Amino acid sequence: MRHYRIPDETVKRLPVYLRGAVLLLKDGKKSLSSGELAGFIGASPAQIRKDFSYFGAFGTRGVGYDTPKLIKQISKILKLNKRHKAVLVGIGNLGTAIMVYTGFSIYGFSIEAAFDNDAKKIGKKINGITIEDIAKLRTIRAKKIQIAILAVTSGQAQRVAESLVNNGIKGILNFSPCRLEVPKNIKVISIDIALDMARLPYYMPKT
Amino acid sequence: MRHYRIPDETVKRLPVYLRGAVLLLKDGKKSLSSGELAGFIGASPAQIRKDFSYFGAFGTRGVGYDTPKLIKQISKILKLNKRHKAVLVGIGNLGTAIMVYTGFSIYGFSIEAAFDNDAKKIGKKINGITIEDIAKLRTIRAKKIQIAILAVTSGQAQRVAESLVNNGIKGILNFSPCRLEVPKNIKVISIDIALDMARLPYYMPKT
DNA sequence: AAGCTTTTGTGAATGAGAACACAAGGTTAA
DNA sequence: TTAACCTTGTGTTCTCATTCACAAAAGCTT
Ligand SMILES: NC(=O)c1ccc[n+]([C@@H]2O[C@H](COP(=O)([O-])OP(=O)(O)OC[C@H]3O[C@@H](n4cnc5c(N)ncnc54)[C@H](O)[C@@H]3O)[C@@H](O)[C@H]2O)c1
Ligand SMILES: NC(=O)c1ccc[n+]([C@@H]2O[C@H](COP(=O)([O-])OP(=O)(O)OC[C@H]3O[C@@H](n4cnc5c(N)ncnc54)[C@H](O)[C@@H]3O)[C@@H](O)[C@H]2O)c1
Repeated sequence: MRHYRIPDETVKRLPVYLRGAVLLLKDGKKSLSSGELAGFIGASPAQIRKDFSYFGAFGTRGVGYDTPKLIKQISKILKLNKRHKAVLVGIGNLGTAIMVYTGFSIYGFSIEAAFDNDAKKIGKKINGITIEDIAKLRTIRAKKIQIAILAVTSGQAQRVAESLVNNGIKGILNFSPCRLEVPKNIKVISIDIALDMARLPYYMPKT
Repeated sequence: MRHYRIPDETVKRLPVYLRGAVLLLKDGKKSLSSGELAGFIGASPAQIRKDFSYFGAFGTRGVGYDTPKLIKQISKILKLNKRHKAVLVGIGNLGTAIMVYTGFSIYGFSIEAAFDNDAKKIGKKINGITIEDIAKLRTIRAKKIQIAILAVTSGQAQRVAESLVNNGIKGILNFSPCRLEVPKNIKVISIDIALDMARLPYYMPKT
């Protein structure tokens, strides 16, 4: 617990550990060793312990980790210990799928607002949320929403991202296959599905 | 051109370079320097040249790269120089979005078959493809499909993955938040949207 | 309470990837 | 042809991440 820089790679793994711990707790495991967790998620025990060590020592030697306590610790590190409101922009094919997806809630995310610019979509209600006109985006500030999921057409992504930032958004999950230019205190995480898929043939055997 | 192991990180970047080159060619750039490409996609020129160097020398000193030739070269390395047929399994919310998504085609992928196990969905036609009963999955072998996109419920992902492998699939793009156990000659690339999103709060400023 | 067992936490060693820096090779112009 | 000028390709260096390996700490047993 006297390290300075925390590797990005470590931060990427923490959510994996968190989900593993949550699932194992649900399975009745009140206590957990680095070896058990490693086996469950497919990692090495040393890696797990090293990653944790950047943030302090929260296990018990000879025993392992208290599962609920571990979950709390990782959640706290990732700032997932309180719920996060998110806004979804672009309620097209992908946006609609995301809107009804329940998998975000285990990390404490909830979609609290949805926007589009298509008149045919505005006013429609999906999963309890009414789709609003993008022109009214500024209302997200009053709702204290700081996270956005961006699923608009690629060509619109940059300008919408800028609007989002201007309205108080601090983090963006971007699905468009393009680079977003944002102030450097804003975090963008991009998921580019086709890009990932493009690697598949490289690894596939000849025949 | 006498390197042995090619870093995975390099393979991850190649599709980015490829798309960059394609877009710049469309923009009229018949020739390209590593610096120009780097600026366009947000990378370093040295990184780009080093990555290319693993596969040989296909630029011209003092000039740069011939864009169409570069595109051909990268495509060939990634085995994207011929079209790849893909099967989509699980035509739920996400599966439907993927089915109508056009972004795969620039890399040469086309979805040629779709399967579900929900009687209400079987027989429906989306984007020219009829959704078939998962029980008929074996037909993909005759169609020589080797790539699968897996968008079924998490609990079903493992068993469906096994079926896919048993029917000749060599590469799987998996959207379920779970680890798939497959023979090691089968390549799985997983996209876990909630997991990526879970990192966002960590990087967001306090206030 | 002493010894045995287990598993953590972490320095040290190893390994891998990114950045640097420049010679090699090619173009252009005169 | 020669000189000035670019940009590639790559050996070297440096930085960062993973793995190793073990002392330290806790529980359990007798
Ligand atoms: N569908 C997929 O499976 C998939 C996969 C990977 C990436 N993507 C990417 O995700 C994005 C969305 O894909 P999609 O398939 O849902 O496209 P889509 O065309 O179905 O949806 C885009 C939505 O954004 C809305 N929109 C456009 N401009 C807007 C603006 N300025 N303000 C507010 N709303 C706006 C449109 O009205 C539409 O509802 C695209 O960038 C696409 O490349 C999609
Ligand atoms: N919707 C999203 O935005 C989203 C985001 C991230 C991850 N995911 C993941 O993607 C997967 C699909 O998500 P979804 O939202 O589309 O779920 P969904 O329930 O809408 O769709 C699942 C589909 O799979 C089909 N299916 C189930 N078992 C099957 C089987 N054995 N054989 C064939 N088909 C089968 C179902 O009939 C259904 O049509 C899930 O694992 C989910 O966790 C979804």
